[in-house]
Amino acid sequence: MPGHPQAEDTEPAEATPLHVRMRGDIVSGALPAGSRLKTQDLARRYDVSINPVREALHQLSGEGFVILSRNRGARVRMLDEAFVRNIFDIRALIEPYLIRLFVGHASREEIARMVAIQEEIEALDGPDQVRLDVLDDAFHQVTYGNHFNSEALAIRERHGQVVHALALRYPASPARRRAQNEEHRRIIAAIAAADENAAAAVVEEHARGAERHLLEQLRRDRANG
Amino acid sequence: MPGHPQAEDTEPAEATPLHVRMRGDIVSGALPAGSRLKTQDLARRYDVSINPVREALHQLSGEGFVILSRNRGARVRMLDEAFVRNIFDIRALIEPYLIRLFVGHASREEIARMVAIQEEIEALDGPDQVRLDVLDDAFHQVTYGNHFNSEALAIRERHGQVVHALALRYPASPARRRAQNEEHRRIIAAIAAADENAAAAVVEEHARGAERHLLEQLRRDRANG
DNA sequence: AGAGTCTTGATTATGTGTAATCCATGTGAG
DNA sequence: CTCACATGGATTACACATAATCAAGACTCT
Repeated sequence: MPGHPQAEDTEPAEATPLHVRMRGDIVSGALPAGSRLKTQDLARRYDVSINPVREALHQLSGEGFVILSRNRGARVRMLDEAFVRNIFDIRALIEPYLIRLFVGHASREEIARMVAIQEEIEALDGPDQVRLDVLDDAFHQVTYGNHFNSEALAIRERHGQVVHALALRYPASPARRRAQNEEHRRIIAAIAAADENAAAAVVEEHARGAERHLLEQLRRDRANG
Repeated sequence: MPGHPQAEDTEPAEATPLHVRMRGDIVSGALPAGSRLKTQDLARRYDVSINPVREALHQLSGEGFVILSRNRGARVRMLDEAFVRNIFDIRALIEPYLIRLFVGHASREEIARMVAIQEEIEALDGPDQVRLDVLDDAFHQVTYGNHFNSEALAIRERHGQVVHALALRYPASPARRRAQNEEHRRIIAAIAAADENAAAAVVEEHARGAERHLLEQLRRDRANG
């Protein structure tokens, strides 16, 4: 008799842990920043019991996405300008650090892969922000993915999710796209030239550029309402 | 009739959340690194039910002190040399960043406070590692405590707990103590001179020195068993 | 009357206990 | 060595008890 169940691809949602789904809803704005998170509402929303909800809330509290106050429940972490500035300040420290290891260790194949990804990015002219994010992730994954410092990678990953969600809400302008492409090209050039300092400088500039863009959009959004 | 209960100071332990107690036991080594964390054992140990234990485990998982694997339970995060190197690499990035804001904003009173704390540190000649840690914390609290970047502060705080626990297990040697004092003096001097770059450099060196010391002790410990 | 304080009730978080199910691992038969 | 099975423990669900918080109304004193 067939022991392996195959009717599961109809419900692959069960595979992703609850706190991951909730985190997605937080960064996507489905659970608005600052809003109250009541266990029973969430239990209904995700069709689970309140026990898993409580555990997910504690997990997200540890990760910093949720603020727990004793006997007063949970609220979604505020994603305001100050928060964006904070995480980009940290990105601007960590990304140059991460790339320094890659420079000098980069193989021909890896550099070729970066070039290929970058060409695909530049070939995209439509407003497919999701595809752009995937490619951008792949690009940086080549440079950071093999770094030994899993702590730093975890921090960058956490912050990256927030940045991703904001990028979805505020797509890059054509001007920003051009700047991004130029920065990517300069990153590749610095790596090919095995110039650590140049690579670190460009990567920092890359992060600062993204920060500037997002802050402008946030401010405009706040001004309009 | 007296409606206000007054027998509460006998049990103030309830005030500290479970995950804080567990975190303390993890960093102090009472719950050894890498060891299995069974919910029922922990429930007995802390005299609570399984639910709070699970919530604490999820919180600590989010903070990175505990590794959860689905249906396989929880283990204490390994505190090996690689981990120490990782977190000190991050400290060496964050601490210079944090202090740069303080330089130039430091008031006379704050500098005087740093000097006073440092004098107290140098007056300590006994092996009172706990007192030393408290004073060292106070010293750096003056410089970092008011920084706007609460994210960076949270990261430093988390890592600081691990460092603290290791420092308890491996007290600073007299040579290291002397180096620490000299570094503190140089930090004060750089701040008094409003020299951002110098302060950042010394702080980074300070972190690297602590890292070197701990790594040596860890290696010696591992060699002996 | 008006300002401040107290009581009360609804809501929700927090903790305990129990049961059912699922999964990973170890064991033993073949 | 391989596979079925047994078992320990995690995971989820549910029911209930306690306790903290908040808001609205009642009450008191000036």
